[in-house]
Amino acid sequence: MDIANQMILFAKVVDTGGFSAAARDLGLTPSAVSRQIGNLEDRLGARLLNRSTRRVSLTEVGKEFHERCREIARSVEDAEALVASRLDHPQGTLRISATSAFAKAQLLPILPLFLAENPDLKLSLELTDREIDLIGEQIDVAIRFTEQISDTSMVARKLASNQRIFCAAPDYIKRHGQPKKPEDLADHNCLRLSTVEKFNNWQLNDGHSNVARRITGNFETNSSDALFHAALDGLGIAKLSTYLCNEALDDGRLVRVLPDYAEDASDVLAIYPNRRNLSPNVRAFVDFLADQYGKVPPWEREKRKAKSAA
Amino acid sequence: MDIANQMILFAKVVDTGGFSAAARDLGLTPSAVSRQIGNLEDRLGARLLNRSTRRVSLTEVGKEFHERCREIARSVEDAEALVASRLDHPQGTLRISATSAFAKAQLLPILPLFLAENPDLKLSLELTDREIDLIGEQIDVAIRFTEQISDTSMVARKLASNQRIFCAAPDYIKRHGQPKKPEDLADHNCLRLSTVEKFNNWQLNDGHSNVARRITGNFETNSSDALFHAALDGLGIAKLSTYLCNEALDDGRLVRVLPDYAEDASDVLAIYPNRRNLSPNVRAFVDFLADQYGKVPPWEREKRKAKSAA
DNA sequence: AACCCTTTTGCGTCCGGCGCACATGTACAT
DNA sequence: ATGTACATGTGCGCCGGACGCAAAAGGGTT
Repeated sequence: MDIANQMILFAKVVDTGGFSAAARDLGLTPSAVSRQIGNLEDRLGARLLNRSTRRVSLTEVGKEFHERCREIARSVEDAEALVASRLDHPQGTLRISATSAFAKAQLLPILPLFLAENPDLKLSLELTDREIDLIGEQIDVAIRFTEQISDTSMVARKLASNQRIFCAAPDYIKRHGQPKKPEDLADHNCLRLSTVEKFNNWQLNDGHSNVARRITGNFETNSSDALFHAALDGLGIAKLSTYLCNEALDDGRLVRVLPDYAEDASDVLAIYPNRRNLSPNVRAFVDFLADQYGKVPPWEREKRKAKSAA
Repeated sequence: MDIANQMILFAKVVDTGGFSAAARDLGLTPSAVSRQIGNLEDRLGARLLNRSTRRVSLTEVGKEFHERCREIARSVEDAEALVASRLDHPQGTLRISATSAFAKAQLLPILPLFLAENPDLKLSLELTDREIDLIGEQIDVAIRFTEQISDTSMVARKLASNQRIFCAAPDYIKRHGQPKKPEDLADHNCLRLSTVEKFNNWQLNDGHSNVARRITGNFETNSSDALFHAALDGLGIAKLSTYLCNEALDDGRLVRVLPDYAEDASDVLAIYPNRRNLSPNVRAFVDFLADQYGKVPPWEREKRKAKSAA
């Protein structure tokens, strides 16, 4: 047994008044207690207790040592209890990372409810579209898309499906016409994402076959949110996630381009370091997101289509 | 491994910055460290560290827990060091028990030297002629005589020989005459010790044979010191230890009675609870006494006999 | 005197902590 | 790019130490 635990055992012996009493409290035999205290004394090189067969009394050094040991025992219990209290319900600060477009469109609107459900919890939200190092940046949980995941050591939980479709402002279509087939995109100003080259190789799938088109245009940005606003402002045709553009499609600020085509769905994922001993903060947050977005996320729900049909 | 030591290990891991570094410091393998931290986390039910293969970073709860663990590790080290410092040299308080007669005659005179040799030591001296329970009364070391020892669990170290002889004041002898043989004691007023009946059964040994006489008289006391003073004051014949009466014999305040007889020598002993991990305080004191009294104790030395002859 | 309960020690058993080897992944230098 | 060095994590087997049991020795209580 290590010295620290022997010290705690020693405190117990003194506080209970004997080896046998301590043994009863701890579910041990008196012999085990006797031996451990003996070992402790030998290790320290000092006698802590004077024993008669019937009584046990502290040495002078034992008395002083006991005070320390009792404090240590208390501290150990406190530290344990502190962690346990943290497990009771979400509390403290949860550091979240998300892409700015998704956060603004889908995350921020539901955070008030989450905070209301977890009154002891504070949130810290980092918005960035880069790939991030959760460990290095001390992020508890990140919301990312399938394509952004390379770290295999992380746990990824699917929150929703992410469909990417092609859109432009009505004004742009009015000026440049509506493409009829994928090849027509070559004659259009397509908006590019500067950070992920693969993103600019659009996959057009009509349910039967897949066509890839590397798109070109006179505008690029590192932010998919900026991409969305560029499309709204009529700069060109953008590939946009439905969570971002469906509302604009509903109210007519955007219209679909090549509506029979879409990219294969990817996933919106919650990423966190490890499933073992998952913190209640992360668990509550991820559960909340999965519940909110559900099998059919809000941006794909009937309400929208009804509105659209109207 | 017990939780307390896992906590210390955890503190070490955080402070060194990784499992491998901690393992190097502690002479363990990284795998052992990894497992113990994993066990700790499982036991607590919370993740303390987020690991990538290359970096390790604290969880929020881990950070708070770490602060506690570091304090605990420090406390454990401090407590250990405290005991070690006590072993370095005698210090603190040494509780001594002695019989009052011996203490006044032989112990108090040499204590100043002992205290001078051990400047960090304080003494607490209990004077009593009773048998005592060292454990129950928190006595570190007791000075007793062979006859007073019954507890076999104690360690007894011989300090000197204790010779008991028979004495009276010259005035008493003048009034009652000098006994010539042991039987004459029956006609004398012999001073009795009220506490130890055996003491009043005098053993008279002339080197050839032993005669036992149960003595009687009109005075008894529970203190051998009072016995000594009673003899000085001419109350009767007392059986006195040489350490107590030799000085009075030298200067003529007492004279020996039946000088060819004495009781068989017993021992002056230092009694202390246990030899294993003996405290430096007790060790220093007992060594000091043994050195001071030596093979021939001061009260038996030539100086006295020379003086006596003069 | 009988009985119970104390501490301690020897002995046998068994569990757990360790090192080793290897897998996996990362940072850095060439 | 590729290699090197080092990080954490896991499976495996071994060994030491911690435990319980039993018995000894002693003291308090009825």
